[in-house]
Amino acid sequence: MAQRRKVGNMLGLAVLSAVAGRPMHPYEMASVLRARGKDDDMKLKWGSLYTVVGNLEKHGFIEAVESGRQGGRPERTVYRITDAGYGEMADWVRELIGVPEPEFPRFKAGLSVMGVLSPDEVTALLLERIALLEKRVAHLRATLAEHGDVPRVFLIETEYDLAMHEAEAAWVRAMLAEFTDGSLPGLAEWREFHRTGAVPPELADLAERGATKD
Amino acid sequence: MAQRRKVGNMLGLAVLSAVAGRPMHPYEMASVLRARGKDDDMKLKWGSLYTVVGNLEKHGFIEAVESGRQGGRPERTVYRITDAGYGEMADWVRELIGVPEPEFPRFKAGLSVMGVLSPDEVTALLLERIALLEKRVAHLRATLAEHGDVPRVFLIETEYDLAMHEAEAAWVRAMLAEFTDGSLPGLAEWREFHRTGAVPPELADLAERGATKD
DNA sequence: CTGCGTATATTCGTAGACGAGTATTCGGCA
DNA sequence: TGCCGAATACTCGTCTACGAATATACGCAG
Repeated sequence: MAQRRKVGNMLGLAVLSAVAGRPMHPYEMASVLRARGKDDDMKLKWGSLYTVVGNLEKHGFIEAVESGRQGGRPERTVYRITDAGYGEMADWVRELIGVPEPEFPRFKAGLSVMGVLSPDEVTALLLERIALLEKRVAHLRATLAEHGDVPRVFLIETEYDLAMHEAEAAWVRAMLAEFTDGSLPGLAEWREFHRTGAVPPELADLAERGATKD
Repeated sequence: MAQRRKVGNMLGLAVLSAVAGRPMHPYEMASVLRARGKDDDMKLKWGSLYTVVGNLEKHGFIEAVESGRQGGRPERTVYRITDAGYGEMADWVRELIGVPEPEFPRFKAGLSVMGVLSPDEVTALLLERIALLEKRVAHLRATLAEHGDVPRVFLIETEYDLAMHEAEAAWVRAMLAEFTDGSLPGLAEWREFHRTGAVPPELADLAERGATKD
């Protein structure tokens, strides 16, 4: 099958970045990553931790250095990153930063099927969305302000997140305006379709053969 | 376990939106969805088609209307959407449009661990990214221009995609400028860290306890 | 000193995603 | 008319992600 990455789960990257600092045992990785707020940056499911750590070890990206008990706690295995692991991590990051991949945000999916709702309902939903987006934007701003002493480069992913949320909010506001004043081409046909359930004749072929995007 | 949606795969929404128009058999759904370019809007894996259709049926969102053979082709089952299915679809779309959920774009993940690379390398990667983003932007523009006769509201997800790509490109360009002229706070520390492998003292506690984001 | 909530640390079962494979038919061309 | 490649239509087995369960230790309130 030859998949792209031997360990594809993003949690793998997070784990590598954690053990790159110093050797750790799995539970400690989770604590460190949680403390750093890495789960705001990537989709991390702690239920996958031991599976992923096992896979990383199987592929030689990390290796056990020590496996003993301290205090009365259950046995723990401490892992260290290998050269191969460091290479994999660097290459992975290079790819993530250098090569934009098609992404599928839920909102895009929603927009693409919004036709099943009425224009009025969609208008209301967009208003709701804007309110929630503004809350998120405020929260991100607060986070950045709170860390005024941390050099910006270390919070770059939060700045990015903020910029993207602002851009989305701006776009939604602009779109909403076109909805509200009725200036958006196609609104009438859409409303017609929703009232009667029939596809307006001038769009029939489109609907049938589909608006091929390419 | 009581998951959020009985059928969680986005392909399920796509299938519902296809059969909402008229009854179809699975393979036809795939053709229609492909023709409409829905796989640009959502992450659709055709390998999951029959599983998903089966699940939708199991939960009463679609039902078989006819199951026979035409011509000499293998037997096909034609499905129709049910009222419950229509309700589920509408509710699903409402959620996707009205409620922004945290998203985890790969770029954000990459930025959050860019520290493992050198500032110079990241600079080069950002340049590469911009070039590729511009290509995507051009392509999206071309797609929209090509469909000049289609009312804009029917291509809204493409407009959104375009706006988001442009916003990202703008952000990356701005960030790159700060990298290049060295004005971004923290660059020196980062470069220092990368040259010596040691965490600069003023950041030691940060690195250790982590920059808690909340 | 005893009980209990919280943090530590890990295992396991299973639902479901999806790649790869299979079988049949059709159209066209030699 | 007979062959081949493309399109049609679907099945199956693997693999993994991850939720939920488990178990022990620690701190502190009563």
